[in-house]
Amino acid sequence: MPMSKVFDALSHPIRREVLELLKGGGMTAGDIADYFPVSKPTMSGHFAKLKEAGLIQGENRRGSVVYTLNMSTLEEALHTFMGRMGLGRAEGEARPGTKPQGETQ
Amino acid sequence: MPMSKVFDALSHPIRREVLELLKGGGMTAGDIADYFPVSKPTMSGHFAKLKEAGLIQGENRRGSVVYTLNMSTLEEALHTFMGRMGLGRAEGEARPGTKPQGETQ
DNA sequence: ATGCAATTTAGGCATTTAGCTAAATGCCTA
DNA sequence: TAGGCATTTAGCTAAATGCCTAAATTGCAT
Repeated sequence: MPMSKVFDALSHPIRREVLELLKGGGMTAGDIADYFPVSKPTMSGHFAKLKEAGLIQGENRRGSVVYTLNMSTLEEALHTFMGRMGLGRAEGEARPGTKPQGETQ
Repeated sequence: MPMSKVFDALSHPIRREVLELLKGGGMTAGDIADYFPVSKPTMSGHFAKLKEAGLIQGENRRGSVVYTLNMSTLEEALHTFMGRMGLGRAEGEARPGTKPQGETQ
């Protein structure tokens, strides 16, 4: 439900890339951090924001933390917002108020 | 292409509501501002961020500024990101790298 | 040229962000 | 229990955000 936090989390390219990386399955904080040219503490801050938005979760695993993607939070935020904007993912959905809107200038 | 700026613009509820309001057609800055419980200068700052992200544009019209939605920027950013995340809007679209995600341990 | 209405800019304040280094904590293994 | 690796917390700086009031701008009409 924290749509603002989700979009805020998505507003940084490193955090978006982390999500893409996690599509392939869980990864440790260290392995993720090695992909990016910033310090590990900085990455830890990015993980915290992603976690706060509900987009990832961390699990302690033998001295490491394995982060995994929470795709449902992402889907829900995106679909809710797109629904409000009339950007449904179906094809012929003529919605009220969706005038083709002639370009200004 | 400024995907970070688009998501950043979407991270504030007032800015998202402005976009929804503009679905119905262009509106003047003043008319939009009247919908929200913040000062007009604050709203002007929100308009500036939306404009910077390419989500709206303003046109001078008889002493007022009429803002209109730029839906294509929104669609492009959202669809590009969803594509990268494997959140295609069709149902059977097996894209490369879009493993159904069974392998999370 | 004056004035009015609409909008933006300027300046200020409190909070947050993104980055860093250095230090602390956790958790295995020997 | 001591060492060592992995991760986070602490503490800092510089810059950005979100909000405000007051002032400047712009455009149209007297």
